[in-house]
Amino acid sequence: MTRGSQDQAKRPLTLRDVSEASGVSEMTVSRVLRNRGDVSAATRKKVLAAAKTLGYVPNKIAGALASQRVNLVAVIIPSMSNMVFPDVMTGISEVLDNTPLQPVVGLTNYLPEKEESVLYEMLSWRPSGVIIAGLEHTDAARAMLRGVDIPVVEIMDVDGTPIDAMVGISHRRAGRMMAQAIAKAGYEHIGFLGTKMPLDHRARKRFEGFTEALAKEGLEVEDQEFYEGGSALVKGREMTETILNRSPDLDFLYYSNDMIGAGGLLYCLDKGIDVPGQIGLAGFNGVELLQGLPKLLATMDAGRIETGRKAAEIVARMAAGDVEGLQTRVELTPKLQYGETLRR
Amino acid sequence: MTRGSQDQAKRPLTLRDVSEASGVSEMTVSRVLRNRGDVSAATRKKVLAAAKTLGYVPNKIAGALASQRVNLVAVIIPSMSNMVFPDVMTGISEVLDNTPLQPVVGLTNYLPEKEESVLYEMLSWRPSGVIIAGLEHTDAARAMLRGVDIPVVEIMDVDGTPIDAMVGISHRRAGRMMAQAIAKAGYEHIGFLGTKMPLDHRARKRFEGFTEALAKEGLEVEDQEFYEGGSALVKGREMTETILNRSPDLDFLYYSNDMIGAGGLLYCLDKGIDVPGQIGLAGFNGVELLQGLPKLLATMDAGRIETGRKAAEIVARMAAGDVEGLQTRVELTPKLQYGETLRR
DNA sequence: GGATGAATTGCTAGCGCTAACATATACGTC
DNA sequence: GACGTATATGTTAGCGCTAGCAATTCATCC
Repeated sequence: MTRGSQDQAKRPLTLRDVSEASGVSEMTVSRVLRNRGDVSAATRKKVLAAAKTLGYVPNKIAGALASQRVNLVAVIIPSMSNMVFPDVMTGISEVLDNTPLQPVVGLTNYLPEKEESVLYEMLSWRPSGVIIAGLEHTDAARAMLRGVDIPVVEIMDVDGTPIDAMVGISHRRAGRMMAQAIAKAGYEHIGFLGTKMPLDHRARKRFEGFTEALAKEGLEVEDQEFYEGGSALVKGREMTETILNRSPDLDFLYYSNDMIGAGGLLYCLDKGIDVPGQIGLAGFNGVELLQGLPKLLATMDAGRIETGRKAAEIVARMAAGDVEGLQTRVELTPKLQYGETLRR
Repeated sequence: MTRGSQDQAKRPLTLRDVSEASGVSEMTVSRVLRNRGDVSAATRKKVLAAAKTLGYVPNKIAGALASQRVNLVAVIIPSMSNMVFPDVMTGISEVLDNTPLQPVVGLTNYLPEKEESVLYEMLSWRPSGVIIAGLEHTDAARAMLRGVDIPVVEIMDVDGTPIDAMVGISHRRAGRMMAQAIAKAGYEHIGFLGTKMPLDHRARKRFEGFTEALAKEGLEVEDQEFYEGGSALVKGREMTETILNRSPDLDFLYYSNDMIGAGGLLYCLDKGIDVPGQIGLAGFNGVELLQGLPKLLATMDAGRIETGRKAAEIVARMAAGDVEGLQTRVELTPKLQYGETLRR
């Protein structure tokens, strides 16, 4: 099939075409199209008209090569399908919308090698900055990030040493906070439900902080259950059933994310289990979805939007050279939300 | 703060640096790095080693300009936060992963002007193809798409005329199918709940098909309720309460998406309403989330992953010039899922 | 041994645009 | 009316890479 066949031999349009059509030099056309430098109102109008008539779209490839500037920010995150990263993106976009910068997303699926290749790919477009999830990367990835002369912001974790800048919460601390709240509420037989993802370092750190703080209270995780793949809501139900059948004495279930927590909550309600009396429940993330559930699940807000905002601000200000008083290590405070599934 | 300060005056690396480090011409380095043309095993090894030592990352900007080839596919969709587009992306990535092409996402938030500007922005990077949601665009956007000599696939709707190629379901038909199923099940007092989005053409078409088919059965939509913003699950509850208070005789509620449908379902279950006996419920999209709910909501699967796959296939094959027997207008069939909230 | 062709490597000329500088034109000023 | 000072436009030289061809090397053959 032929495409766009209404134009004959379609040689792609260039500045020269616009320049010829409007009777000024290419440079002037370039200036008009970028709103840079002084151009008289008359020629501006002429040029704009010509560009519009022709349907000219500037070639950023050439522009970027000539100017050595690319207004893209590489955003490298594990996934888009779990409600947490879209929120981060929202925060990023919010801030970048007020700058010439634009986010471009790369997905890693929690695979270090994929992260490395995505990073390589993105860096080959010479972006103005990088926002990347986590502090753990392959050696090669770390080397690339260090070797590149642009702002690099690692987000969603502050338990470690950043290459350049970092923004997020301490997951260890989040885990500890939850453990303390649980202990204080008098729960004594704790179960943990999470993902089978050795590579999800943030979940791991949360768990570490959790067990550590429990230990201080003389408690421990008495049973655990893990899943992978499938609908998190369904898995939450199934895992909850499994763990409660195996360990009927449990009186608290800590889920590594809100979605499986919600599944667990629905299961308990189905079974007529008294929540939070008989069993307490808590998830992690503070996703909006929870508010529509029959009972508000306890959770911990990780400040996702704020993380995105701060990270974008750091990149934007560094790219603009405006670093006066700029914080490059921002630790946000996770906020415990008791909801209605955790006794106070 | 100084960044990447372990290197002194950091002049960015170019092919020339690798060429000098490995003692061959730039051209040969280029060939090695792109796996193109004949290069002896010995030099290949030498070059690769030099590139790695230096930490060289090719400059795709320059490469793209020189070769006039950009292996990016612009994917322009309204949003990432409603579970439907991530699925489309999954299908797209799945197919593009087997090609040199890479998707780049642009978000429109359902705003035509935003769509236009995002499209302009993306086209200025001269992608190898465009996948764009919907068949409705501004005149300027349509002109751009027509004027560009690359494959353009419009997805998620086939009720209209595509610029080039299209893949998706007929939303009118989806609406009709649901209306017929409802009528056949004997429901007679129908309510509709949706979004306040005059610009969501697909929801509109679904509604049109729905009312049209209802009319054929001598039925009509007796009450409606709309929302915007906020948590869809919460809104679903609230709207359901509102509409049922206002029109207690309704015996079926058709929701324009699964999330508000799920909210409505939870509300009905809370209130002890017999579903699907007293009131039937149905949503739209077939999102995975539904399976974790206490009752399986009736819905209609829009074939999102398959849509993404097909669209990507069309772009990939057209870009590769392999158009033999290629379907460029693919209508997928929406699949009604009765679940447990629609009598049969 | 020199011709032959294939495999390997190098050279030249842009790709379309913009930074930096050079030139032209307008506008006051005394 | 000569001069400076803005303002407006044009010219030149690449940005870093690759297509297309030229040149070189090497093995092979009669």
